[in-house]
Amino acid sequence: MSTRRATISDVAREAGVSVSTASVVFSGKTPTSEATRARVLTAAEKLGYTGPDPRAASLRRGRSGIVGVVFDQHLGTAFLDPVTTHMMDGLADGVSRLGAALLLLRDDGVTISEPSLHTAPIDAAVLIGCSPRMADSLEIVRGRGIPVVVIEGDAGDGIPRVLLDNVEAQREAARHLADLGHTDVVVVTLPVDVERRRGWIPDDAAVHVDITADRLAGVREVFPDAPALAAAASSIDEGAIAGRTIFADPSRRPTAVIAQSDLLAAGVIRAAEEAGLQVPRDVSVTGFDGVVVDGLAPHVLTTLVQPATAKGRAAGEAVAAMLEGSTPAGLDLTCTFRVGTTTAPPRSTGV
Amino acid sequence: MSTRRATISDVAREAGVSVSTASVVFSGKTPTSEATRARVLTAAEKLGYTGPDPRAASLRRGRSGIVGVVFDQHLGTAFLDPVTTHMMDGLADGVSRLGAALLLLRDDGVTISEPSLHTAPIDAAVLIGCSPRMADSLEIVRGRGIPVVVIEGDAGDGIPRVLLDNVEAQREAARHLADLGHTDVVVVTLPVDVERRRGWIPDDAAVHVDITADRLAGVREVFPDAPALAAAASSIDEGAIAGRTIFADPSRRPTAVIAQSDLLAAGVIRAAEEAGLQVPRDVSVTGFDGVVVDGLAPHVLTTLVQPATAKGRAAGEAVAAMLEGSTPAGLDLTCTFRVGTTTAPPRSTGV
DNA sequence: TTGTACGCGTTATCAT
DNA sequence: ATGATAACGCGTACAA
Repeated sequence: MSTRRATISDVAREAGVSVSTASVVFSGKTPTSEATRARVLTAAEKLGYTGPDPRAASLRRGRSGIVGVVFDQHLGTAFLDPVTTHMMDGLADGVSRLGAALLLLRDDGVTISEPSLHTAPIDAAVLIGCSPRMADSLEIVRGRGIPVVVIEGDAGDGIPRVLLDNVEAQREAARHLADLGHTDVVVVTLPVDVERRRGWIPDDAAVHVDITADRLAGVREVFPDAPALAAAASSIDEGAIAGRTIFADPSRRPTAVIAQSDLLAAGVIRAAEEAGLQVPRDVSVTGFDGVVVDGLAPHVLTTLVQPATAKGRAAGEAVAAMLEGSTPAGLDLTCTFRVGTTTAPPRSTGV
Repeated sequence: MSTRRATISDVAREAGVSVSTASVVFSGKTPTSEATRARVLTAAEKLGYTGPDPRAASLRRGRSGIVGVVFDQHLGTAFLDPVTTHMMDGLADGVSRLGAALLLLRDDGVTISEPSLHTAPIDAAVLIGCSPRMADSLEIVRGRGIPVVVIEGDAGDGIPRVLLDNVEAQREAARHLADLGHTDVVVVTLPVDVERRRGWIPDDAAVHVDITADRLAGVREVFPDAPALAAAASSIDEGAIAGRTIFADPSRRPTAVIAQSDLLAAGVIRAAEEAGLQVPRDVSVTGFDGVVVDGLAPHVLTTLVQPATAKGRAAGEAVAAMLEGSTPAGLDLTCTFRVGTTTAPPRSTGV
């Protein structure tokens, strides 16, 4: 009637073998005779022993088999973006060689609870995002001596990063619009800082989010004076809010809008249609990501298709490599420009 | 130049105190004098000690602070459904009282890798979904003696469950259509088994997925003979595929389609419009979930709004309660029927 | 307030 | 093929 759970030594005693033999039977690391193997298994079943305690095994091995995925925002919010979900998909794939599971962690800087980034039993970490906050997360993880890979963010010396060619890609889209004859272009950007404030970005304002800054820089190489309007998140609703601002004054409407994400672009298109504008006849719109946006039909967005799943997988593989002792270089992934049905020459070209 | 990481006893020695004192300084479980506290912290910093090893602490405490979330499908797929992401959101919230982190686990029955459901260092588990596969997952977790909560699935004796009133809710939608005058109704269902096969469901076929079966039962209480077409997943694309099948033959078109999810409903609407039908004039469509579906505008779906976030939170709180020793009862959540713009009386009523 | 001593459940090493 | 033994790094009665 003892309520204590059976341990491997209980099983060993019951089976009449040594603890090490019992251990070996469960791990399979060393060949055992069929007879003892059966005895151990029988004893285990009798005692209700379901295998080694992962905590003890983890202590002994120095590995937990867990890879932490660190977000800098609310998890629910993060998963609402298809790019993130696809990336998680790839990540799960990439670490599968290790057979590691993914631990969802959020580092918002105020976490008092455990396990936080400070105490989670992780073998490695993947940092996602690009906010200033991430520098702190990086510090914490590095301090613990845990291998880390950064996705789309700035990192120090020798930390593998998975990056996108944001500047070049976005420049290509801008170039496409310029080639079509557009000169009056507005950019709708992703959040510019942790506060995620909406609004026009002053020319002299520093943009603290790498992705946002890079994509904006790409546009400015072609349209140096393009105004930029920051959204509070990457979502259709935010895009619509930005779009309404942009299309509010009929006399000052741009002929094209460059959105920094497909979700934002979809919202901009919605706002344009609300304002009685036709896309692409009255206004061209480009996106970024190349995800499937529900409800965009019949439009096919002109956008930069980013390899979201590959991004996650690359990070996962880099983590796996680090855990196996090698030091993977970072990886630069490239986006593919896709011309859809949402861009056309400006209507007033001949005026 | 020793490469070994410092342990708490190194720190204690350096600080000239005992290990237990050092331990106490880090855990804060017992008051310590300010002086020793400072000495220990200084020593730790000097040695590059960043806090107790979570693996050892976890072994000692018998807790890892990790709650496993078990899916029965590819993680990427799961996260593509807004209901799931919202639920994860609530779950993260619900377990936050424990300060627990969420470990993503997938049990597809063929996992050879570690940590699997068998070996993950989890304090508790949340089982999501309702496939037959889940019974096995349940068995594994229970075998390990780990507290478990099931969301929308069948479970045995004494296992807390978070359920929805699927039958009643879906019946309400069906009743709504009946009241409008519909008699010719088709149901588009969620997957009926692990194989996720598409196609018409024979009357005598057993439906192995609880949600699917329950929602279908709700419809059949009002429309006993309504044909049911199974989709392979809950997505707009799958809904469109089903819709095309349904609307293919103009002479046999139903006047209403009951979809078992909003995503499916959106796809059905798309298919209807492709077929030249107007919603709701030519065909009424209802959904289930009450999530925001991108691209559905200007339609507002007539649907059952389910408390997805609350569902996750309830599960999280149940887990927290179990870990604290109490035995929470299951929770039955109810959906709210919302009349939108996608249902109307059948056009041919007067014929 | 601080220290001593033991145990948490495994697994790796080495010897047999 | 099997067994004895020593870590793994920490938390916590209990004593002082």
